[in-house]
Amino acid sequence: MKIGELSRATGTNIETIRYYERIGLLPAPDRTAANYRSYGDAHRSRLSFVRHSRDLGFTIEEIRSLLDLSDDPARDCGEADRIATAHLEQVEAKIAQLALLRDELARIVGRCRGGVSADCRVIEALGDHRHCESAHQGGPATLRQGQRQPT
Amino acid sequence: MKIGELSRATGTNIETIRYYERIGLLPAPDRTAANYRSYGDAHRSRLSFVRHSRDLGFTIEEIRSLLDLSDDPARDCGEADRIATAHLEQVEAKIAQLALLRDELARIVGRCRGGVSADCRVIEALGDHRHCESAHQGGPATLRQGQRQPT
DNA sequence: TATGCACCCTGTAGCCACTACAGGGTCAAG
DNA sequence: CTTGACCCTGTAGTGGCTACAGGGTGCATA
Repeated sequence: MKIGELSRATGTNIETIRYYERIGLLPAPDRTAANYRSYGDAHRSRLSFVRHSRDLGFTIEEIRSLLDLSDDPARDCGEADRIATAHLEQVEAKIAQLALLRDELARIVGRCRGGVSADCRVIEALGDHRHCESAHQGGPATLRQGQRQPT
Repeated sequence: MKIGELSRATGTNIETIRYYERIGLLPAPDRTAANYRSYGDAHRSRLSFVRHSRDLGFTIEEIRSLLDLSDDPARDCGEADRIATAHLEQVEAKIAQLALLRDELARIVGRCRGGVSADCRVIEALGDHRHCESAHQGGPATLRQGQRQPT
């Protein structure tokens, strides 16, 4: 199949597929006479693996390790479990951190009584960390980034 | 005060302070005879505002709007509340999304019984989305990024 | 045969919010 | 007079894509 079909089959942007090839996450496929990439089922399932892992929040480097493991069926499987477990712990830590943030934000919003900004409690609270009750630090600076849209 | 002192006073990397100046988030300060930046209290509190807002996950553009509001004490304060409320909703959405992820990951990890990777349930689950019970999509691809370290 | 259109190619630059580093200047203490 | 802490500018790198310029290919229709 050509790249457009693979893109539709896996819900992956064409540019992303070429990007994965460039960084060595997907093997370079054969080419047609017209120099078009030509993929088979092995490519499709490898890409599905990558996309699914990305959706679960694994980094490219983690996925590289996981792919190495699955490429060598004789290797010990404990490593895959360790990667996944470490990642789960990161996700849990992130949730806890965001929960602190949410509580702090909830305390801040809704304090506005519609005056002018000189009297604004929201702006005041942002300017003065001492108003805070928890150590919400290292926030989700990238909240809006890196999110794949549903396809 | 010089940039190093401002950095210590606000827990902000020196390079980050210069970056904020470059993008127009902080006003350019006066210079000493040796061309060193020289900050006053107004700079310090503006930078604290920025850092606190960043810690709460506001984007640079949101912070720009919030600073505009606080620079003009006569303006209506509702806008600040709207920005903060919208942000709170984003944080809540992110928490919900991460909770789905966590559940899915928890289902995947721990299935490993220590065999070889050919039989690995973890790798199998990553390769096949049909094993999943929820639509964990648009995951936290940037989980490890953009996080300020405590200082 | 010409033309349009969908699809493909490479290569490069941009996104966010920093962070790192090269290569230099300034200044006080020992 | 050297050491070391601090400061300066400018540029490039991070992750994981995404967008676009400028071109080629292949098939159906007028």
